[in-house]
Amino acid sequence: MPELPEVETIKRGLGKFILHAKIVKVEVDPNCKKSFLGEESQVEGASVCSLRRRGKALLIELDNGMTMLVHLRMTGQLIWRGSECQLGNMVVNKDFNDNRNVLNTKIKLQDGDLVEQFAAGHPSKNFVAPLPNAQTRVTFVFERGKLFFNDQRKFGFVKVMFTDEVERDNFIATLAKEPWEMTVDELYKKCQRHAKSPIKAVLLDQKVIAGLGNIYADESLFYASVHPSFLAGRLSKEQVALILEGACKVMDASIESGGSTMATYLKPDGTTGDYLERFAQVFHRQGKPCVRCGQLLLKTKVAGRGTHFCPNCQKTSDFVLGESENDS
DNA sequence: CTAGGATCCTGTCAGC
DNA sequence: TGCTGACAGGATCCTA
Repeated sequence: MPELPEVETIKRGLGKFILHAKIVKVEVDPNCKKSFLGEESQVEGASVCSLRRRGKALLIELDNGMTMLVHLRMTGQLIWRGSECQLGNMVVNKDFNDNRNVLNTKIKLQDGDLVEQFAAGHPSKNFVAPLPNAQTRVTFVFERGKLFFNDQRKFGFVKVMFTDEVERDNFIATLAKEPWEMTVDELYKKCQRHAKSPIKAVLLDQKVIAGLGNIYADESLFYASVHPSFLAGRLSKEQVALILEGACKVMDASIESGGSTMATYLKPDGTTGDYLERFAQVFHRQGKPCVRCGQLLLKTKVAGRGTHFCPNCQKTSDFVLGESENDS
């Protein structure tokens, strides 16, 4: 599930291919018009002049006064295929790793050179599949390649708007600051405002803090040794400070490693971004020992979301734990 | 105003 | 083996 670090990875990786490139044509899945909100003619013929990111939203600014806001939601992907490396020219080795979060795929160009391809977002075999396919919602045809917006569950979208109206877009306008720009006092005040919500629910609210999703909310709370169900209004300022510090640190580490989902220039040896495997301390690790104390991690549900935590490190004295299960 | 549940959607997987 | 239902979750919408 693409969160802030994954979108940042996309922003950084995609620029190399589409910055200053002209969109020749846009093809939208006729069965999923809501994946592309706007008119194809509003972007066709225009060139990309900048790539920006606000929270989990990617902003592709064009030189004709329009901007495309891309939100991947849960299963969105952006995949670039250079025109000289269409699949017919590639040997795909379907040697998938059994770890579902990290696809260990190998792609070789016949000449053995670096494949001009970039794939990021929700990890799936689409990264190496022939495209477009059944999950392709929008295809942007550039002069030197194609950018595919794939989305299994159709929750993501590309929205065309005037560049000078981006800040008035509903999502952008209500988006909170990112962790690095936020002060402890600001976050503490917001916790007070949502005093009766579990802290995890508050962290997932993009109007409170931008960019955290299920993975980094769990990781930040583990960093701060705060139970996900702890009521936000009962946190001390010190605990809020630790949560904010944790959010910055786990996302910095993830961006550094290329995002939690696979994001890579696919080389002959198939290098992948593998934050989950290398850095995640609690997410998807239920039943495994806590890296700090050795106690087995638990998985429960908080704010309607699967939630991972250490029952020993993240217990809170004035708070009675809700029911939780160890479903390893 | 906040809190919490339903909703969207499809691929995957456990259980029968 | 094949079917069924639960589940996954970001953001929005609705109700209380």
